[in-house]
Amino acid sequence: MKIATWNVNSIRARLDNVVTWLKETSPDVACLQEIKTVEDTFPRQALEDLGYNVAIHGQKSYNGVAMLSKKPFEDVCAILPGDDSDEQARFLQATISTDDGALTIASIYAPNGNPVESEKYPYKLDWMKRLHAHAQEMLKLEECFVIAGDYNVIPHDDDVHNPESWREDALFRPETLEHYHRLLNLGLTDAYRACKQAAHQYTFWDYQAGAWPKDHGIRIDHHLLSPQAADRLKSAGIDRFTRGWQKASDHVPIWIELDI
DNA sequence: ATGTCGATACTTTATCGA
Repeated sequence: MKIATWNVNSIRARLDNVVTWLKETSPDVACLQEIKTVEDTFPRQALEDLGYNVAIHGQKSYNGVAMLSKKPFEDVCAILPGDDSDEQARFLQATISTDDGALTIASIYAPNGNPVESEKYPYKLDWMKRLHAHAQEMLKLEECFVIAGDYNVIPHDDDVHNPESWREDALFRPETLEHYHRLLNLGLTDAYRACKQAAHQYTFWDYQAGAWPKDHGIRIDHHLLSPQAADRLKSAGIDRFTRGWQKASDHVPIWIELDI
């Protein structure tokens, strides 16, 4: 089973690219982030026409996540526990039944957190704490569980062109990495790193300052796997080619294959 | 040194977020 995740930076602006990519790469599940629209204006039909079931946690203008699956969703939850007052659409979790049992997948859009001296940074860290608590609960089930999406975290110096220029950024500062390490320390596996050891493999290049032609990117989109999912991990890859397309998202898809 | 893109609104340019 191939599970991809892609921050599309507006599903309505990106629909042609998303449809082309789905036809070319045919993931079984696609987690989408920054759809930037509500369910009423999400282009559901175009994706259903490609054979996908569609689950949406939308928001006007900002944020918003969705999931596409060739298999039907058994259960869908759009709430990350821990803050009833949080109105930002950044989480969607669904369960799919497979021949090998239940598989639960979350599509996440973690907060960016910049600027760090604003209220956005504590919100980012609190959101990561909530994700940690949720992952801890899910791990008790001892099932296949994948948290895929835009973590807005650069895990390591090898995941950025110039680490020093990012050191104080909300995506890379030590306090952010501490929170990310707490997730890994639960026993979750960074699927891409488990498969590929090459440095400087990126999933995001800023639109500004010639970041793409200079390959000044960062790796911030990840799949974290429960031990049961990690046992089934076969391969991983990054669909870099979509960044060169017309009307490209600033992120590209990243995918894994599980032997399920 | 500079460089972008998408959504929104009392819109056709400014503002916000990334």
